[in-house]
Amino acid sequence: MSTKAVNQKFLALADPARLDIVRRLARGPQTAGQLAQPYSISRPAISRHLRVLREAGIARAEVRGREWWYSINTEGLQDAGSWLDEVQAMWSTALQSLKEYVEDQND
Amino acid sequence: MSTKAVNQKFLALADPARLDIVRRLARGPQTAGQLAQPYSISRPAISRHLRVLREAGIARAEVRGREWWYSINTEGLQDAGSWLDEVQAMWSTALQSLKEYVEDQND
DNA sequence: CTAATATGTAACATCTATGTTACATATAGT
DNA sequence: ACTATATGTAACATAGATGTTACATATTAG
Repeated sequence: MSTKAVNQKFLALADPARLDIVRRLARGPQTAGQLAQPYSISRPAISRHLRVLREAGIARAEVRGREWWYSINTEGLQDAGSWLDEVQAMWSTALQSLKEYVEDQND
Repeated sequence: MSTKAVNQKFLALADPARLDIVRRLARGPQTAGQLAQPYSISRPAISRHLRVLREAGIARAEVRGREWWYSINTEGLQDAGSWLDEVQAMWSTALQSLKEYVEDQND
């Protein structure tokens, strides 16, 4: 996962409307229309939010007739999760090294 | 974790400079000056990036003399990770329900 | 074939984020 | 005390994100 790609994913999650959409998609696939319904902002605005999620690889769309069925792209979400895990693993290692260093100083 | 707080964390990670800073902080604590060094953008710009990370609860700063030592706030990072995990768990459950439904239809 | 429906895209306005320079503050060195 | 260093903050310019309305496209209904 390139830094740029990870960044794009976090950017996609950095908006309250999109965060909410992802949460709702987690309960199951929905059409663009269903997804747009609960919000006060215009449908085209939601349409673009959906595009951002698609382009970030966090959501997928399957066109069936005139409806676009959206669902979550688990792998895309996992990429963001992996990045976080990696950083935390690095941090644990750094902490461990620091701890050993301090202990050596005290001997 | 409120949606707003989670959003703030993803927003903090939605910038290439900040993403890079977090990655570097994972290797161990550093001062603001050290963190600013590698970048072509001005030091005040980095200073504000650091502030964004602090306010999102992703980094912490400890003032020692005239230096500000930055380090990662693991809990803050974990909040973002937990949100992702939760969404993925919801999605798994939804998939499972769908699968059972389809199987019932085929009996 | 025509009308209605579902949805994306384009063009434009506006709010927000990010970068810059200038300045304030506080600590360390001489 | 006086100067240099480390760093944050304020004010402002500009780039980028987000919202709106108008329009294009494609599919279903009658």
